[in-house]
Amino acid sequence: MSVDETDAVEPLSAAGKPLTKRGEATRTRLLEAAEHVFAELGYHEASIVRITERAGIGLGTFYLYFDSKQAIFEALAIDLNRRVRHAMSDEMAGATTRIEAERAGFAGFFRFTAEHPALYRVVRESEYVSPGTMRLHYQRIVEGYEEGLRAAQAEGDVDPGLDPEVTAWTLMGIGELIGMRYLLWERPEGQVPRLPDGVFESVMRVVRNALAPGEERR
Amino acid sequence: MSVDETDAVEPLSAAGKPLTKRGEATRTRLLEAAEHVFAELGYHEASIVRITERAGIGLGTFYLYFDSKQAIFEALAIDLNRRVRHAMSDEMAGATTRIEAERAGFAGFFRFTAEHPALYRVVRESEYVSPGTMRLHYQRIVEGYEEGLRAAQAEGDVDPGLDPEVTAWTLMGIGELIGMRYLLWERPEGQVPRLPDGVFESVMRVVRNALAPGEERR
DNA sequence: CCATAACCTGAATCGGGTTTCAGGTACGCA
DNA sequence: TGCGTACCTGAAACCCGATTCAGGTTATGG
Repeated sequence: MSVDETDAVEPLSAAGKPLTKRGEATRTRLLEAAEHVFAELGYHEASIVRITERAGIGLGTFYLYFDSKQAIFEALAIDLNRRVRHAMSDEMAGATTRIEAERAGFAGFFRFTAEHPALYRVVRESEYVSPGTMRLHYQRIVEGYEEGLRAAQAEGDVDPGLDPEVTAWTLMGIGELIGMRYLLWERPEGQVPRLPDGVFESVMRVVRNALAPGEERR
Repeated sequence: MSVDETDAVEPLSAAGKPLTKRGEATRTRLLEAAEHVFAELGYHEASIVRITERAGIGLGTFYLYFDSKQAIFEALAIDLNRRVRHAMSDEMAGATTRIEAERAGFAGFFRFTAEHPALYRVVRESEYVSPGTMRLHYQRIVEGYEEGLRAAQAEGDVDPGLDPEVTAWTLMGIGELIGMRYLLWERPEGQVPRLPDGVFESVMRVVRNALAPGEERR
C-alpha cells in the first residue's frame, strides 16, 4: 500500500512562494482552524471570518495563504485524505494475513474517524464544493486497497472469484457507513467516541465472510 | 418489509391547507423541477428562481407551496426516500430465498439510482442542509433490511453469527458506494446509465459470501 | 541599528439570492 | 353572469459574507 509516493508536502503561500517558519506556522493554524470550523458548520455556514478568528489571525491575512474559501477547503480535504491513509497503513504495517490487514486497516480508519470527524464532513461535502477532490479521495484509498486484495488473492488468502476493484469499493462502503452511523451519529458530548466492540467484531465478521476463500467460517 | 405504513401522502400548501387539483399539480411541478435543479447544481447553487423558471411558474408562487428553500429540499428528500424504498420492495416481491431478495433489492436500488441521480445528490447533501432528514432516510431503509435479515437467519438462509443491524448498515454501505462509483461517476452523456453486468455480479458475490451461513460457496 | 523583505490588518466594496408584498387572474358554483 | 375562493405574479427590500486594498508591523542579516 504505497502511501508516500502521492504525498509531496511543501507549504506555499497563495502566490506560490515558499514560506518562512513564521508563514508556515500561520498557514498551519489556518488549516487547523478550518478543520474545526468546516466540521462544525459545513462549507456554506462556515465563514472566513470565523476561521481567521479561531486561528487568531486578521481577516486579510487569510488571502496571503489561500486564494479563496474553496482553496482552503480543498487543501484541507487533501490533507485529511493523506492523514487517514497514513493512519490506516501505519496500523496495517505488522499484519501478515489479509484478514489481519483488513482488521488493522478498519481499526485505523475508525480511530481516525473518531478523532477527526472533519474527515467525513469535509470529504462528503467536497462532492458539492469540489467534485474532483472527492473523487481523488476515494480513488486514492481504493487504489491501495485493490492492490492489497490482488496480492492476497495470489496468496490464497482471498476468494479468487472476487473482482478486486469492485470488492475494494464495497469494503470502503462498509467502512464509510459504519463510521457514519456509529461514530458520527452517536457522539458523547465533546468526547472522542469509540466503536462499540460488538459493532467492530460484527463488521469484521461480514468482511471475513465476504473475502474468505473456499468454505472456512467459524 | 413494511414500506407503506410510513408513507401517508397528502399534498398541502405552505399554510397547511389542502389543495385543489390545480394547486396539487403546481406543487408537483415544483417538486419535479426541484429534483432536476438540485441534482444538477446542489443546494446552494440552486436558486428558487431557477426552480420556478423550470417549473414555468412565477417566483412568488413558490411560497404558496413551500415555506422556504430548505422546506422544498426536505420534501424532495422524503419523496425520493419513499420512492426508492418502493422501487426496492417492488422488485423484491417475488423473491423466495434471502439471497434472491438481496439480488432483487440491489437491482431495484441500482435501477432507481440510475434513473434518479437526484437521490444521491439530495440525500447526501441533506447531511448539511437538514441532518434529521438524512438520518431518516438511512434509518428507514435499514429498518426493513434488518427485519429481513433477522427473518432469513431464522430460516437458516443467513449466517446466524451476524448482527442484523450492523449487517444491514454494511449492505447499505456497499450499495451506496457502488452506486456512486459506477452509476454517478460514469454517466454517458444524457443517457440513463446501467451498472455493468460484471460489476453487479461481483457485488452480489461479495454479498452472498458475506451472508452465507456455513460453508457454501460457488 | 538600519534596510528590506516577509508578514499582517480590518473597514469598505461588491455581488447575489431569499423572501415579502401589493396587487392581479382563473375557476366553479349559484 | 356574477362573485368568492384559490391561485398566481415579479419587482424590490433585505441580508450576508467573500474578497480587495492601502497601509502598518515584525524579523533578519549586514
